[in-house]
Amino acid sequence: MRPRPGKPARTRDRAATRAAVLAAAEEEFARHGLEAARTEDIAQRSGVTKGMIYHYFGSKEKLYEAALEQVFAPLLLSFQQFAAPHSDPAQALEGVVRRVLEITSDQPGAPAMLFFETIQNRGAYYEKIGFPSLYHVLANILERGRKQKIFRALDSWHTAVNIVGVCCFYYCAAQRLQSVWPGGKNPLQRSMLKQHADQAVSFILSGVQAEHMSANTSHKG
Amino acid sequence: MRPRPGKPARTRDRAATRAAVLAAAEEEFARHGLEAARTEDIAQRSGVTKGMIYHYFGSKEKLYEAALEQVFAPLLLSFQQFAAPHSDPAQALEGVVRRVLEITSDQPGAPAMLFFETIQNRGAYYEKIGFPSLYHVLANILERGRKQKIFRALDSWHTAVNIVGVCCFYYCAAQRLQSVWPGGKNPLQRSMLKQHADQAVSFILSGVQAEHMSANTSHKG
DNA sequence: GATTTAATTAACCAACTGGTCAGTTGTTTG
DNA sequence: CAAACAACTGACCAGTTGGTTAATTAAATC
Repeated sequence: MRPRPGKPARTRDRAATRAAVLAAAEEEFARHGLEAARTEDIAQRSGVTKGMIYHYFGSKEKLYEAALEQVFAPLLLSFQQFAAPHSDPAQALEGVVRRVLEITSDQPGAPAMLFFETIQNRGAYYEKIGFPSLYHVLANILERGRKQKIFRALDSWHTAVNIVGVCCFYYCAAQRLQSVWPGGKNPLQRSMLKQHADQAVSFILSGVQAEHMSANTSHKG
Repeated sequence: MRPRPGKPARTRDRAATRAAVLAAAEEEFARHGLEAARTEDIAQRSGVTKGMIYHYFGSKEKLYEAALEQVFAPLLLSFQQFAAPHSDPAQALEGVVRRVLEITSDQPGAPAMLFFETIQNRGAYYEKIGFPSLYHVLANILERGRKQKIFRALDSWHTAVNIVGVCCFYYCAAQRLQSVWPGGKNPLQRSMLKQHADQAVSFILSGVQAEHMSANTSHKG
């Protein structure tokens, strides 16, 4: 005879509750990673009891997987269209980067989750979320551009990693950037994100393009 | 009358034990962050008992602080010399980047610790370890280069962040890169680190330099 | 070589954490 | 409207975790 009456109990809505838990999980996992995130905190943040997590997801780890998948699904879907082997490499590169940054703007926790997954969890779900495909798409574009002499003679794989680094780091550092930068603007506000995208695209394209080619694309300083 | 005899007890050496604990802490914190790192694991890795941690450092958090300081001290020391206001911006930029990557080669856990500190711990020790100074040094160099028309018209602060991203991301992603790259070389082996440094310098300098200037420096593709 | 000092250990503890479950109650169905 | 269903809760549990402490003993001191 353990449990008694119980509170009014929020409106019963399977989909809504599941979504609330998942959203809360996303935030907590992005902030603390799988190991350090607390199920109780996730429950409180989503406004339900801990039991719901296990009712809907079975375990902390399964919830983590679900959160990962939800966050990275939109990214994965969009990679493919930039892999077209006959597109202009510079345009394709700008396209991927802008798309990645665009999607990340709506999921600012994604880079942090990627970091946690790589460092802390040793990439157990790395293939599962299909992230390697981003490297492959980038490396292919770079390789094609290099052969066409549009891009400089950089190593495609190293450069692909460097590009992903530029795309991810800003969001991870954002929390602290505000106190370092002059002006004190919030790095995650819309105007700053827009500026970051333009700056990143310009930096990346100039970084890879051959000198006589650098006036070719649309990126603005 | 709780404790009994006790094992032979390793050779008693204050400095050596302290150092062993600190080294183990560095690895564990770099892999799991402050929250998820376990004191028992740190103790086992350093070959002593958990009590030693509290004997020498007082608490998990103080140990974390000590580990942070030890890792970032060499970086901080070397920033200043590149801040000279009359040096050539391109050379200064290459100098800072190479120095940062050089030091990081010896402390591969540094980027991961920085990441954990920023994301998980919300940068409580961010100012303490003096990391903002790296951004300031970079931004100053970029600003000078821009005014001298050696660098393109990029925003210095955004670009400083992007440069730090390039310097850090490789080390954080290294664990998983091996299975993604063709050839399967260990990204942390000496030759790869050397290559990464060259690639990063080339990418970064081309990313910021004005077009007619890009043959000016020593970076190699 | 006896005394003092402090490095080291094993056992211990209170608080916490992932996970379970009996029971409650809003909702749906026949 | 009664019965079946399932969303939801709160108490509970076993294992873990940061931290403490009395006892032990290798060295330093005299």
